[in-house]
Amino acid sequence: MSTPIFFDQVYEVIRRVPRGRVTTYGRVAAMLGRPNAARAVGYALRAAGQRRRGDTRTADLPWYRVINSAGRISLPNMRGGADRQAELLRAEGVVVSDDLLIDLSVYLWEGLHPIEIDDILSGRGEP
DNA sequence: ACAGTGACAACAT
DNA sequence: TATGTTGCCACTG
Repeated sequence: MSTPIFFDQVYEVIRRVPRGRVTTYGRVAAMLGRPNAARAVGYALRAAGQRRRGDTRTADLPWYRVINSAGRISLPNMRGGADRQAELLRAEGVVVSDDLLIDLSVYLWEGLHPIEIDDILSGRGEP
């Protein structure tokens, strides 16, 4: 089954977000060289949620470490989704306020160095 | 080929 | 501060 390149790149980056840290849709897009593709990143994560388990590309994907640029969890329309994400983050030490806000000045993961990104884009990243 | 969709983001009221 | 609008992008029938 062919999988969209961009989606896989998104998953590879998200896999590298450290425990107890978060990043944003926009930053992930920027890391991949597409500063205006934040929306597509969200699209990729939604697709990941639809994947059947067993797909090595999305299995154990720390999707919950991705939040929006305002530092808030955004999971519209998903039943109990936002609360679930908050729980998963708290479980690894991230402080999430009652209104689902996270302090980016404390938990934001700055991202990868350009060299590492190159490796990922060229399929040379660690499996 | 092309219009529709959405887990965004920046800006305008 | 809180909504609403507009630009963007990759993927899907």
